[in-house]
Amino acid sequence: MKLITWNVNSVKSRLARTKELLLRHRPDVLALQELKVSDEVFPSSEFQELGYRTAVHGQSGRNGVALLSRRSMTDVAEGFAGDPVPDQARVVAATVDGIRVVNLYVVNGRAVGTSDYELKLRWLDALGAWIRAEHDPRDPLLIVGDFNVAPDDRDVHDPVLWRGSNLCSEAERERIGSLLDWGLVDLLRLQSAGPGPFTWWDYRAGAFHRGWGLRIDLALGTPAVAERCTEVLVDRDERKPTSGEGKPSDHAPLVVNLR
DNA sequence: ATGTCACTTTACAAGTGA
Repeated sequence: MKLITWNVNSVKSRLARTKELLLRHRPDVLALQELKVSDEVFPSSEFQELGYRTAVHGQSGRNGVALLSRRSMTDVAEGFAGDPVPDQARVVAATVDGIRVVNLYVVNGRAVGTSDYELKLRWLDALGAWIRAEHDPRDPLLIVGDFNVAPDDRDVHDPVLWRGSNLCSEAERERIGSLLDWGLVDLLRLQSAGPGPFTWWDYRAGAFHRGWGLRIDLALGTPAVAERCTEVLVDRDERKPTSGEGKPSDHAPLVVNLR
């Protein structure tokens, strides 16, 4: 099974590039974040024409997540029990080929010390509690998406500059660490010791061109999934302004191959 | 830190969030 996770930063602005991505990689599953559209406006028929079923948890203007799949999806679920902000569309899950796929868009947090950051920590705590309560590390589980956390210094172009900042702070990293302690494996790190690769570059200050990136888009799998993992890579070309129709997202897609 | 982008409101710009 081939799965791609990508924060598109508006599915409307990225529709042509998303279709190109599907035709280029032909993934079995595409997990999208930051749709910025309601369910009614989500372009399901455009993806159905390419052979994909859709499970959409949309929201007008902000957030929004979707799963596209060439194979049937069962037990589709939106949100999670205990979400401190259940009105925000940040989680959609489905079972594909016996694997429970959970697609996340984690609260950004804006800056350490703000109320947004405190919400981010509460949200990650609630997510972790839900995962531990409703899932079993012995089952095939794959949690993907925009985690808005760089798990350690290998995931940051300049760890000294970023030390303690939002996306890199210890409190956020502890929350990711507790998911790994529970039994999830960071699939990219099976393939690449780092530093890098990165998945996100700020739009400002020519960050992509200068290599100022972070790895905040992750694929975490239980051992049953990790042992099937043959390849994980970042489609860095997708982040280039020149490599598709219209402008790029600020995130690059993360591609995961399972045996 | 910031050479940006996409959204919304009531709109022909400014504020917000990332």
